[in-house]
Amino acid sequence: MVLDHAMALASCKGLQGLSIGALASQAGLSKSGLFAHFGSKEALQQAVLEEAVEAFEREVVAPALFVPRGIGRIRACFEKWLTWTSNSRFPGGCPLMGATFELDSQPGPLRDYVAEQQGRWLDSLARMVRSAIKAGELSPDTDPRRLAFEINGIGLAHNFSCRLLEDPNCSDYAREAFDGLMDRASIRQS
Amino acid sequence: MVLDHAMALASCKGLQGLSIGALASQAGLSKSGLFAHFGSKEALQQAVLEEAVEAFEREVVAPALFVPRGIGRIRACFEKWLTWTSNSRFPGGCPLMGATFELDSQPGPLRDYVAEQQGRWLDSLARMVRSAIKAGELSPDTDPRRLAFEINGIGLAHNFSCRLLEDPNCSDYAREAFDGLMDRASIRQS
DNA sequence: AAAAAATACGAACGATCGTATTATTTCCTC
DNA sequence: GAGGAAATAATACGATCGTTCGTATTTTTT
Repeated sequence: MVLDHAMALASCKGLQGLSIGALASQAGLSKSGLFAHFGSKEALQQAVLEEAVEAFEREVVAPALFVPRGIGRIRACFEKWLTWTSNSRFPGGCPLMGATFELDSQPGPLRDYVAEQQGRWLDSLARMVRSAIKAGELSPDTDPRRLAFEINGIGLAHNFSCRLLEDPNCSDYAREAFDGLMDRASIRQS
Repeated sequence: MVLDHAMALASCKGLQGLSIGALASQAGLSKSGLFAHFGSKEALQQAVLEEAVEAFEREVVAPALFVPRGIGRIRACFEKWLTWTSNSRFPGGCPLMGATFELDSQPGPLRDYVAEQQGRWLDSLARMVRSAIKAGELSPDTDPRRLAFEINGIGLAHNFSCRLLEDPNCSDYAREAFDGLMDRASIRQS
């Protein structure tokens, strides 16, 4: 319950703007009472990140694994990601996205953790691509890591246009870009 | 000179982490002496953003306009962007990129300014695409705004993999993705 | 029922935050 | 060189920061 408030606050103000006092009053606790749960601000931030990673895997990655391997699975994951970004229960957007650009130049265990998890995210995408190649839907000379890089880029652009510019077309753009990518990497039936 | 220090600091710690005291000591000024230059923290942040926008236009957008219209111009801009991201004089990466994800959920004049400038950046890309269509190098049924969206995505993915993951392949991935995009939107010579 | 652990509290700490006021210095112009 | 404007410094303010402490209350274990 406390973590939910913390994620919402971090989602808006960033991990740095997530202050103990503000969180405490928002959660209906005293500052010291809340602080005792974590022991340090960094531990609180870490807890927020871990919870966000868990939610992301549960709501974006895991559902896609129920879809049969192939382009369909990748698309399912991508679609989940789009709704995760735009209709997220986090008022300020995905906390991991914010943390990525907030921490990318601030060495420390938090940055290391985010980097590790984002690496795993790209690995998940690459794995889905690889299985789509095995399934014969994508061309065998597709580089899975490169395709994962590109899918990630579309998602980032979607977040960018959705969150900052509030462009109503951004979901359509993202889907068209994704389709173009898949089309290009597909087995040519000529 | 003060602004250079400010941009470097904001680049690392974010606009929120850009504190007057830290900036003053880094610039060799007293806190109050530095403060007098701007009058408020928000004005300082705004000044940093404006300076960053100006530098970006000067170093990324403007040079591309010397290249003849067409795919070459788009590629030139894209290449400048890649080096801007990876070899930037900003120790913590492009301040605008950081500000984009830091401010996207924090209403106020700063957010408005960043949104406006990022909109202009996408417009610049779309304009280059449009002129490449006119030049007969890109297919006339290309949607310039969608292509700009996709190019932006590749740049974001590059920043992501370069800054956070420190992936040495990220520039290659970005270039291959860009080439694929252009290839797909090109006039087919069949 | 007694002991132990967990949880929350209020108060206070030193530090730093952004900001305001008041002095001092620097520098250019007449 | 004197006068004045601009720039920097000194000092201080209230607020908030993360953190610690001692303690009271509740829960769990023994």
